[in-house]
Amino acid sequence: MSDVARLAGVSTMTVSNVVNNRVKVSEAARERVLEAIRASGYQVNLTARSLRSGRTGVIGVAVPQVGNPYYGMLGALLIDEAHQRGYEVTIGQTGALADGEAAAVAQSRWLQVDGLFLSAIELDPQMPLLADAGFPIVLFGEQGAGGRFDHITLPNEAGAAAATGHLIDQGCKRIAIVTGSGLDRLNTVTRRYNGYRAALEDRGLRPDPELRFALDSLSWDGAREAGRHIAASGLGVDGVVAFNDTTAIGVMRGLTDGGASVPGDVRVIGFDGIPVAEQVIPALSTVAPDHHWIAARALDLIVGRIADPAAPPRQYTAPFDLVVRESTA
Amino acid sequence: MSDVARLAGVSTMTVSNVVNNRVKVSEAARERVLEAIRASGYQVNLTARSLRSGRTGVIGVAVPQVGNPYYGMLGALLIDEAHQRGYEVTIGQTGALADGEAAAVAQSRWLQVDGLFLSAIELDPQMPLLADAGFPIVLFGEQGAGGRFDHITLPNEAGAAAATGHLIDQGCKRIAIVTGSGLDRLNTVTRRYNGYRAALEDRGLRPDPELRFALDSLSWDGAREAGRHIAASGLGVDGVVAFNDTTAIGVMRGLTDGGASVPGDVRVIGFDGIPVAEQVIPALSTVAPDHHWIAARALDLIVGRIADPAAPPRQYTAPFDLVVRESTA
DNA sequence: TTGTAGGCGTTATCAT
DNA sequence: ATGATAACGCCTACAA
Repeated sequence: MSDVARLAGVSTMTVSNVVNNRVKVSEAARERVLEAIRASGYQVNLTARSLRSGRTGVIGVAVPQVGNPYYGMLGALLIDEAHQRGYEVTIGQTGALADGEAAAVAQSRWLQVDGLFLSAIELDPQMPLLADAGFPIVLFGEQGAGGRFDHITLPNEAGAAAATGHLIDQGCKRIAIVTGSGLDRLNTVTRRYNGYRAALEDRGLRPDPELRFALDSLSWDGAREAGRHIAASGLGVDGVVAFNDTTAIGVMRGLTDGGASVPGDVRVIGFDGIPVAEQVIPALSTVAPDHHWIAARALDLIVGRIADPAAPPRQYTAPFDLVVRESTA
Repeated sequence: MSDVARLAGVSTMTVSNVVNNRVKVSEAARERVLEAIRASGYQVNLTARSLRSGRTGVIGVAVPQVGNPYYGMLGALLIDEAHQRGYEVTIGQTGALADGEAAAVAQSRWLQVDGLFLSAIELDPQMPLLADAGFPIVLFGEQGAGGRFDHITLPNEAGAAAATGHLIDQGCKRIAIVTGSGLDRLNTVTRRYNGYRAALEDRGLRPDPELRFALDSLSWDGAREAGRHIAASGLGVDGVVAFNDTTAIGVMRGLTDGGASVPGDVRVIGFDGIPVAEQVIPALSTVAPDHHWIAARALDLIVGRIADPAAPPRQYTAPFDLVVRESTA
């Protein structure tokens, strides 16, 4: 910058003012500065600007896995919303482990963000780390930290209940659930299971423990194996509520491997509304939370809190649609 | 930091030395500093550290769309490889437009990275912007900038030829290609088309212009529409080489919509090897480049060039596997 | 082993 | 309208 100033025969302040379109700069000076910038190939050093301003203009997005279609979709939406508000985004992976999530907050890189969207699956929200982060955090997921943070959650009970009710409406009597582990804790798995159970009981059906399949990990292979098992089990399953769309796609694949047809023998419904769900054969019915809404709300919360750190924390539950397609026809 | 120093009764340099495990610090001093850090909740300001050191420890990854399964998968792998080398990653979207890619380089945020992985689809590599970036760039895609940059490309001709050859081996005679637009330029679309055409000609088949479907955008809907059209066209198509896996999944969906069975009536093969390709019904055959190889190589190139900016640029083509599944059985 | 001085590049403030 | 000064927080170089 001082090179530019020297070249243009002005002070660095004038260069700064030109670069930032700040106060009045005479046309003559502006011209010379712009020419000097062109000639020297000067580019602002944002690191220095950040040091000076105390703000980086970057919002962090920490999700379990970038490669997961769901988080990929969400990440894309968050990037768009952030850009609209003049922020850049840096995306990190937590691996869905409490350690990873703690690390996501502690991690060097996050120390430079102006705010963080943290998809917290296992993180203990009591941990002091979160409160001491020094920047606003919006939690996404079940871990609401007792109302001490801005928080967006999915409509897990209501969504799973709607999915289960839809299967019952379609005539299913023996409805299995393929979900993750950890039903002992208050997490997404538990909430969706509770919705499933509530819908069954509402309609006079009894949840059968034999029809609950808890996968150690929500991998494609685990879901596929569960589908195969359901097809071969002789349990008389005629409907499956899957934890999410990828699980549902794996289950459909496994059912097909095992010779069961979808939806002829078994109807299947997912959760999330990832784009590929509409393309698979049969097209997957699903509970689709409004992800545009989520991304917009998340950025509103972050930007709002940057502006007013003392405002009371707010909690939201996303709206959703029940999307009926071939897999539950 | 000076707060900590005051609290511990030492100078800021001693604090710095403790934080960085630098030179010798007496046990007594170290203890007091650590205690002061704990008491004050001090955290290093990485912005200041970066300003001082001139390095940020961040590598940028610019891809067309984060929500695309292919780039999601690649992004996840790049993050892992970067972490192994002590770097953080920031991901940005270019939107696959030349403007977006130019912006990706120019964009404020990238000015703070130590290196950039740029998936360049349309970017004119001649533009001075790239050369003046001030940090190492690894190009990924067709735009190799005439050997002036480190560059990784996919095995487009060879992969598409292998896919086409496989369909011929399976007995297909009328093989369509569903691809993107822009066959006039040297890009991924053209290279894969060239591989398709070469394989046909090698085996004594004549490429039929009627069997070339060039989608304006490689969206799900466009591919699905192409599939429907192929099913209804009466062109006698018995095989489809799709530009990539998402296109292939859309085509299979459209063929099914149109009453054609896969692989019974039409065999379909994709390109990329995204995870969901294995789960769809029928499971999708595909050309799968080795993405671990790509991610590892990309980081090697970036880290290598950071260490030695003057080294001659290197070009690589990724290896691939032909993965045969149900869709071409 | 510890401390002092200075500067990385920017911009707010005050002065001219 | 423009410029001089100082400070953001850290770390290299040098001194004690």
